[in-house]
Amino acid sequence: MIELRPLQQFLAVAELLHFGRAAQALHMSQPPLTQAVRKLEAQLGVQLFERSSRSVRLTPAGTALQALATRLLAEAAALPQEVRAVARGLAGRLRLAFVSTVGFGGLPLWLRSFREACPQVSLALREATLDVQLRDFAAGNIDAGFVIHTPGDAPAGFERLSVGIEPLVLALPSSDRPPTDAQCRAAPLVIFPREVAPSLYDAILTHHGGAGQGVQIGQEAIQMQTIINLVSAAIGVAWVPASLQGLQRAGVSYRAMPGAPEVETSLIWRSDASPAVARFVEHVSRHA
Amino acid sequence: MIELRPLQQFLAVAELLHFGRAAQALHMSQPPLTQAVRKLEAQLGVQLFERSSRSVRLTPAGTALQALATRLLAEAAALPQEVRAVARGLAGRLRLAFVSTVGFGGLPLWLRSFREACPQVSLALREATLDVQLRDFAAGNIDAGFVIHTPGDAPAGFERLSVGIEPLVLALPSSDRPPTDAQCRAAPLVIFPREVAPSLYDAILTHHGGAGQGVQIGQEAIQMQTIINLVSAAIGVAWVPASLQGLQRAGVSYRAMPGAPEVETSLIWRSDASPAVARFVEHVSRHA
DNA sequence: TAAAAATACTCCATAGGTATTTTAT
DNA sequence: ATAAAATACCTATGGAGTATTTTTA
Repeated sequence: MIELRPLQQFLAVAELLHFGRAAQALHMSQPPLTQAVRKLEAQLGVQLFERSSRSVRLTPAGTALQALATRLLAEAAALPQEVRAVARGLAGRLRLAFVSTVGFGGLPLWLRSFREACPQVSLALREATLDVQLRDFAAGNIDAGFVIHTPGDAPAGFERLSVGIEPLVLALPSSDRPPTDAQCRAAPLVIFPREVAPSLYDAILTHHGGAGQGVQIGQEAIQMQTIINLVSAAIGVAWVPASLQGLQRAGVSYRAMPGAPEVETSLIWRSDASPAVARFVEHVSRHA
Repeated sequence: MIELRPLQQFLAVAELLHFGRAAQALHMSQPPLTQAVRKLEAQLGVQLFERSSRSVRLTPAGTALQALATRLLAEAAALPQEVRAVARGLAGRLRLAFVSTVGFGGLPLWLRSFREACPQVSLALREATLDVQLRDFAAGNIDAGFVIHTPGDAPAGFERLSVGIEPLVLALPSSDRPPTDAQCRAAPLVIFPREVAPSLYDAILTHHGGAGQGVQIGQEAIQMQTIINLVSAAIGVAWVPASLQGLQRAGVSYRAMPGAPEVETSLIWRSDASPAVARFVEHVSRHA
């Protein structure tokens, strides 16, 4: 294996074309430099310089090595910085999942400012429901995820940063005569499948149906946009986070309901996550 | 400066995640390997492994270094082969000039077979007259050149490989009544400027005009193609190498003239040329 | 408690230094 | 004649070995 030091020494001679001055530049004496270059030539089985006591010139092979070694040494010199950047979370990879609701909240802004702060971190985004995220964490496919859950019932086994608690509001089809609260509660419900987030699902049904009353499910859907579309088609009503009111849709109006359940949005990650994750968490905690 | 050996040792541990087995793979004992990795970590200022007596795992920085070091070592390992290839003339750069006539001779075939034989040699071609080539050699812009000259009068100060001697033939405008040889000799001459190749120019004029007779210059031109075009326009006659007869052109016929001067085509190069040049010379000498 | 990493020390290969000789202009 | 590379020989740093201890699953 050719080492880097001999290449560095060779480059000094190749540049100055003078063993004595090259040795000076390398802060060493001339004889060991001569030896090192000769040893390098022996290792390569190739003459690198045409020497006489009056002139030193590069052979074609020497010219080729000069180009190759310069590149190699530049890469080697950059390596520690890159590794340190990864260790400090300023470079690397961050695979981030998020539930669709946060896409309507602060996520776009946080991502934008994070990319500015850490441009060397490559971000891989993936919209996924809570259940899918949990599987992705288990499979090691994602590094962090924004999830939504009932307050105080965050997924277990994760580090967590809460980014806000908000009430659910009722999304209902627009109509000439606004229905009463009771009518709203009696309407069919548009909701995500229970397995996506059981505790949140149960909390909504409990509240919507009152104390154990039968609740009619109008349609199940996963994407927030789809749920709102179904409401606009008067298939039923839906409980959505208050921040969703930013999503205006013809034929849909929102109504805050007294005593409505609250939901919490959290960023979760494994405790053994990479420094890039820690950077991102810290970034979100400052901007949320 | 990070050296390559510690990186290699690190990679072994990173792959096997076991200091003892990695040491075995490296044909060394475990303690110095542990030391080397710790020293590397100290140099980088970064922890590369999470160690316990039961498990060794890569940190994110370690994962990053694994990728970087793998690439760096692969390049370092390839370096000797590349340098040796350049030294043997199997790789490198070859800047080749040629006078336009050889473009109609063997050059295309030689180039094609040379590219097959030495695909790693990057060929830079340049059509140039003898005088331009001599300046390019002096300026270090070309490595070898095909030139045409009177036999025994090759450019001085070069290594040389003759690739053939041939007579000049007369290119003349086609006509119903073929002119006599004497008429041909009396016709205006289409020829290159004298400074392009003085000795060849003088030889042509001496022969064409006979013993010091006045010779009329119809037009000067440099490119062979242009000279033939001028002949076809009946501006005059031209002496061209016999091999040029391969270039058929409406309105132009060729006539071998007894006692016509001969020209020699040679490949010339500096005696300190690169191995790639030597390869090329050797290739041409076998195929010419 | 047992497997594996860390520590303590010893040794030697080799990078580097000094003094000198050889060589080519 | 002289500048510069090569040679000869010496020194010492640090990479690698052996023996042992510490750690944790």
